[in-house]
Amino acid sequence: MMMNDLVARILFEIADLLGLEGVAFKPQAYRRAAETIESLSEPIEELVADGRHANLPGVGEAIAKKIAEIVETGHLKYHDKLKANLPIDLFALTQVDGVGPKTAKLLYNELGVCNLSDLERVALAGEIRNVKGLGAKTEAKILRGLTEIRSAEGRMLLGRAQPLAQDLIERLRASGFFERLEVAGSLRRGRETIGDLDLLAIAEDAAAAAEAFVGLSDVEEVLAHGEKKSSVRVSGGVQIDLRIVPTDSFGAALQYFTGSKDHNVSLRKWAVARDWKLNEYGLFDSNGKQLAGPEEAEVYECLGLQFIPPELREDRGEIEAAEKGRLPILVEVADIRGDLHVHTDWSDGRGSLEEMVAAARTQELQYIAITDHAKFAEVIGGLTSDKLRRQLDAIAALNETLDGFRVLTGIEANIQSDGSLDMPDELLAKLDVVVASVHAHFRQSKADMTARLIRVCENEHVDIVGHPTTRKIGERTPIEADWDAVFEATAKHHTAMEINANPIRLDVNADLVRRAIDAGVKLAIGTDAHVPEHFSFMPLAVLTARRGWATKADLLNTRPPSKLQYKTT
DNA sequence: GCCGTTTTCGGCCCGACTGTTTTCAGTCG
Repeated sequence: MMMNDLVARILFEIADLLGLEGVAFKPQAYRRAAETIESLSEPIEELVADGRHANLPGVGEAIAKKIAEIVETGHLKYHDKLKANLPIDLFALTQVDGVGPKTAKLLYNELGVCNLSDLERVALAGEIRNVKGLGAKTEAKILRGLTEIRSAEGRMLLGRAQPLAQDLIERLRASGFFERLEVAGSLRRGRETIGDLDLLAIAEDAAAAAEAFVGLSDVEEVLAHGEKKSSVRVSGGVQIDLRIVPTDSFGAALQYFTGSKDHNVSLRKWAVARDWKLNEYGLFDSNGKQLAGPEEAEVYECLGLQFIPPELREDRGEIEAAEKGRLPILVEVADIRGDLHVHTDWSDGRGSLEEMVAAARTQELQYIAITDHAKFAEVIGGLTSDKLRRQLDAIAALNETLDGFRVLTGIEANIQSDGSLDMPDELLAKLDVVVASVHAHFRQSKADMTARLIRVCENEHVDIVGHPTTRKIGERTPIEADWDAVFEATAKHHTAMEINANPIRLDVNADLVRRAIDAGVKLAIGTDAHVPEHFSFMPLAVLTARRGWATKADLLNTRPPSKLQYKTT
């Protein structure tokens, strides 16, 4: 970050913090100084170097000294002191439309929101509407604001794009002008982040259909408006492209606009090698006769290939595999029987055991593993040994009352910096499922981190390594480890690698899923649900698994509870 | 905390809008 931005950011935050404390007038002073710094065209360091910064409008003696301190040390003691009472990323949070200092403080006090990812989490989970003084409309506005910020960063999370597209499609279908309407693009391929939304349609009255599209209530800007292609920006800054194609070309167009670009290039070369031509209107022979076009599956069939699921279309060997008939039969959401990573209000979750079970059952699951945080996270209510024992009794009692559903016992233990866990072995031995996760000491050396993870895999009690890379998309980079070495240990000791379904995590990602499978490692999906609504994340992890070429057999979750035992010692 | 002078202290923007609540609080411009 440029120093100017850092100085401005700190001054803005001071203004907000003082405002929250009810201090009069000072906030405006800090804000004015911040705005001055923000709009400078010269590096603030140069101004500080010869003292000119003290002459800037809005900068007096006190603020000039503070600016110098920031430039020299990178931070400001006065700012740190003010922040002690409200340790949140106030600057980032107040960038969200509809969130000011008061709302940020309220969300921190009521829901523990510290940063943008927390905000997105509670907004997606529907928790904001329940805060006194806020409501459903505020929650929706915050979600729009977050989308805007994410889109300003270029891409939005898959977990945001999906419902957005779904809603859009439902509204367009309701217009009655669309005979067919499908999502294409990276969303159809299940990429973890999405740029623009691509929609593909058949409409007899294309003009009317396009009219309905650009006339959608949330359209803020019409970028293009024609009978074949229209493009809009909806509230939140997300760009939506709609292409209306002839019936005879729909399949070819769906193929073409689903991509990826690399996959399409390879596929077109494949066609050219047969003296054919493939484009968005169809597959044509050398005489220009259409061989395929109305249905996407026919395009692949005519090319002599197995149908390649959209999730595999990244030019990563799928065309060669399809030629040989060796594409994997990818796991499907319907194959999933259980969730192996669930929290409750026994630790930092917000659903009771009973509520989480009820929600899981509505998602057609047959079992869930309750894996509340272990004691390291005592500040967020992590389980002590005693509390865990009480929970085991509660789960046993609950299971007595359940028919056709099983609650497995478990824990999400913390992997300490040396690879040991924060729960005694004698207790771990009693549990059905032990998830072990890194929650601190993210920045160890690659060698230390690798050793740390290998030691966990070797632990006879550990069934699953939770969110193995700890990355948070757009927010926290993954830890560094020699994953081939880790997977070797994982495979040897039958420790599963988690695919964490939280949209900001999707961890391990598709690339690592594939490498893990190649190394003979099993995977375990965990929604990491902290509220009942989080079970809806499950399909995101299934998509990630599919993008990693996973079959039903590669996932522990597809097994019945009686056959979950995978660990060997 | 800054600024402009009534030259060393008093003044510093506030109304529209939204959402939630029911008379107001918070955000935005």
